Amino acid sequence: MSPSNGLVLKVADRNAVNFYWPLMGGLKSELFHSEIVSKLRHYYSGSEIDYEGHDNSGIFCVLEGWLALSKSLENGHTQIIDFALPGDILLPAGADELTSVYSITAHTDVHLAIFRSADWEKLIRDIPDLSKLVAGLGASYHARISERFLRMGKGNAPMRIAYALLEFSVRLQSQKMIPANSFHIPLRQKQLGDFVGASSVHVCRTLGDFMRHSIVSINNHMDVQIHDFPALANIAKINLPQLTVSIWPGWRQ
Amino acid sequence: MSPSNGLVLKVADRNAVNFYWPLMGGLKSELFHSEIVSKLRHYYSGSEIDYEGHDNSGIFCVLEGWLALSKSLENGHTQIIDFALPGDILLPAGADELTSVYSITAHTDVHLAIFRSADWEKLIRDIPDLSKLVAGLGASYHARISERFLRMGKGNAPMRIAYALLEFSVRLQSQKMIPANSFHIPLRQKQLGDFVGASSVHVCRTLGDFMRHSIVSINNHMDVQIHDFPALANIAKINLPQLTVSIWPGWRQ
DNA sequence: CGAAGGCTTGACGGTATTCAAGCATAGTGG
DNA sequence: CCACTATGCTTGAATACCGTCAAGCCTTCG
Repeated sequence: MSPSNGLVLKVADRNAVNFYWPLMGGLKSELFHSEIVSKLRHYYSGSEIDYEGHDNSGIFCVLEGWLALSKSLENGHTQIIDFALPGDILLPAGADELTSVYSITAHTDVHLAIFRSADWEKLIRDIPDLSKLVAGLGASYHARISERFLRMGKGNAPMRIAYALLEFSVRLQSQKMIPANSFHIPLRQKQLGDFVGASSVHVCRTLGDFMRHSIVSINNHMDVQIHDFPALANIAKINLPQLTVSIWPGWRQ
Repeated sequence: MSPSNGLVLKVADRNAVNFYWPLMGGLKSELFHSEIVSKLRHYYSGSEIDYEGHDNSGIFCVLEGWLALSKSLENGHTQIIDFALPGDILLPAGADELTSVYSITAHTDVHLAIFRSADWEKLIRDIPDLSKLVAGLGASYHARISERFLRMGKGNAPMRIAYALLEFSVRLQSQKMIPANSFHIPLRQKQLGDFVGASSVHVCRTLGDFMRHSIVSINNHMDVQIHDFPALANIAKINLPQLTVSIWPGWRQ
C-alpha cells in the first residue's frame, strides 16, 4: 500500500503499521503485525461513506479532508452533528458495537485509513499512547458537542453561528499553522444551517448582519475572514481561550 | 443481562478494589494495588458536585442516583446535556484533561466512586474488559446525544419531549428490571425543559396534550406511565428497537 | 447563451418564549 | 387542626424569533 501524502498514518505493507499522528504532540509508533490491516481509501467530495443505521464496526482515521457526521428525519431534514477533520478518529458504531449512529459524508476529497474493530483493539493494546490519543480526541468531541448543545437549547441563531465560526477557527488552527482569522469552510449556507440548527435563509440573514457590522467578511463561497474576535466571542457567549484548551487536544503540551 | 444487586463497586480497603459493574454482561474483577484509591462519596439531592470550567481530572463511577450534566449561559439559562444513571462512568474533563466541560448536579441522593486519573489509567490497563466497558458507555452516550441533537436542530417540542420519555424508559430498563411503561423521573417540568430545550411553560402544555390524547399519564411530580408506545415513538420519530440497541450497552449479550 | 445552483430579500405564518395571574399541594408551626 | 408559606403547575395574552414560500439575481460552466 502507498504512503499517505502528509505521512500521517502509513501502512507499509500487510505486516507493518507505521503510525504517526500529528495531534497530542505527534504520536509516533511502528508496529509489526501480520494480522493488522488498514484499508487506505479515497473518496470524492460529496460521496456518502457510511449510512445511519447500517452495519459498520470499522474505525475511520481521517488523513485528509472534511467529513460531516449527520442524522436525518423522515421528512428529509438533516442535522450535522459534527465535522471530522484531519487527525480525527471516528468510531461510528453505537452501543451495540455494530450499527452506525450517523451518516458520514465527504465535504471535500477525503483520505481515510479504515481498521476493522478487532485490528483496532490490537493497535490500542500495542500502542500505549494511542488510547490516550483516542481519549483526548473523544474529550475534544465531547467538549465541542456540549458547547453546541447548550447553544441549540438556550441560544439563538446569531449565537450558534458565531460559535460555529469560532469553533472552526480553533480547530483549523489545531490542524495546521494557519492564521486563526482567515480560513475556508467547504460548506454551503444550507449545510452551515444544518450544522447550527437554522434554515439556509436565516443563515444568510445572520451572516449578512455580521458583515454589515464588520465583524466578519465572507466571500467566494465561505472564505471567512474574522475581523473582530471579541465581538464574535461576545455574540457566541464563549470564552475563546477556554474553548481553545477544551477542544484542542495536546494544546501546548 | 444480570440484575444489579446493590453491590456494584466496592473498595474494600486501600489495597483492594472489588470491581463489579452491572452493564456489559456484568463485568467483574478484583484488584490489589497499594496505589489505587477510590473515594466513596455520598451527595444529597440538589447538591452541586462539579463546576463547569473548574479543575477536575477525576473519574466518577455512578453507584446510585441521578446526576445532571449541564452547562449555563451568562444570563442564567441552563441546558442539561445528559443525565448519568447508576452504572455510568463520567470523565468530565475536556481535551486539556483537567478542566471540567460541564457542571454536575445531584438530582437524587447519589453515591459515587471517584478515582484520580492516574489511578484510573492503572485500572484500565489491569482490567482488560474495563476499556471495553468504557467504550460501550461512551458509544451509548454518543448515540443518545446524537438523537437529541438531531431533534434539537430539526424537531419541535413534542418530538423532543416524546423522545426524552422514551429514552428514559429504555435507560431505566437497562439499569434494572423495571417495567418499561411505568417509572419515576426525579425532575421538575423546569428541569425537563432544560433537558429537551423548551421552557417549563411549554413542557407543561405539551405534556398536557399527551395526556389529553391518552398517550401518557403523569402524576405526583413525574410518575410517568406510558400507555401508547407507538404513538409516542411516532411523535418522537424514533424506531424504538433500534434506539434500544444503540443506547443499551450489552443488550442481549 | 442558456441552464443550474446558490445567494438575497420580502412577506407571512407558526411555534415557542415571556410575563403574569390564579390554582394546587406539601410542609411548617402555632 | 388550621392558617401560612413555598414551590411548582396551569392557563391566557402578547410578543419574538425563525421557518417556509416565492421571486429575482448572481456566478459558473458547458
